[in-house]
Amino acid sequence: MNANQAIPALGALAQEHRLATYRLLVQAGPDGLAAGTIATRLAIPASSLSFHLAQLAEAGLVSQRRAGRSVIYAADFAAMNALLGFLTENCCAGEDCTAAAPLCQAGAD
Amino acid sequence: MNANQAIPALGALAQEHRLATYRLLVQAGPDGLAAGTIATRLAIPASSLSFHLAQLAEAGLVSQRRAGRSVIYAADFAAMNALLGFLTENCCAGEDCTAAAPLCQAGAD
DNA sequence: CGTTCATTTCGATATTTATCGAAATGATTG
DNA sequence: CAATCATTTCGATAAATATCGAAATGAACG
Repeated sequence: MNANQAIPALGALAQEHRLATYRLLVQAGPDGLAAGTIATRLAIPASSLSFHLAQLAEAGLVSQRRAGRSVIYAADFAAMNALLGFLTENCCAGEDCTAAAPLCQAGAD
Repeated sequence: MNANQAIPALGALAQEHRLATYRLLVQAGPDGLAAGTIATRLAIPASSLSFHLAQLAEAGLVSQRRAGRSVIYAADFAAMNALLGFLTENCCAGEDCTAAAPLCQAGAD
């Protein structure tokens, strides 16, 4: 993970509908959800959702696969973990700051 | 942490100079860095940096304090951890998905 | 193999965001 | 208390992003 990958990923998540979509997919797990299901649950037009799903996919945060007539989207957990690791990289210059930031050391090394 | 807090935080990080600034501060640790030092290191105009620092602060990702003539900015590690936790909340509906996503379970519960 | 249906693309518009020099601010220091 | 200096605000401009209906796409099903 580098800044050129992290910026689109963060930007993809920094929007109401995309964040809601992503969290829905995180909670859905590897099975994912059909685009239409997401549109219905979030009550947003299909064309708007398609725009947002494309950005999440472009950022590498979600994968897509076809199932029957539907396109199923699923969160890419490896990408999420890479992003979280990137944000905490070299935390406190490698010093111990576990007390102040429990997850801080997770991304170090 | 909720979406209304997470969106500005993610948006704050989704920009080249702000992400670079934030990572600099994560690595600097609790001591933080003066605004001028950051501007010099990143080679961006003071007014531009001020604009970006204001957004990071508004999003709650950094704190500011005065030291002599300088204003010192420091990463807020608690805010970072809250954000990371929010992104992994209710991962896989609580099922075990540790193998696919090491950090996934960290934010559950 | 024509129909159906979920999804995506298009297009036009409105909104938000980034940039940076110049000027203002305001706390500090001698 | 005047001068200095780091930082922020202002203002004007450019660029990127969000919205959503209508039309197009194209895979699937009978």
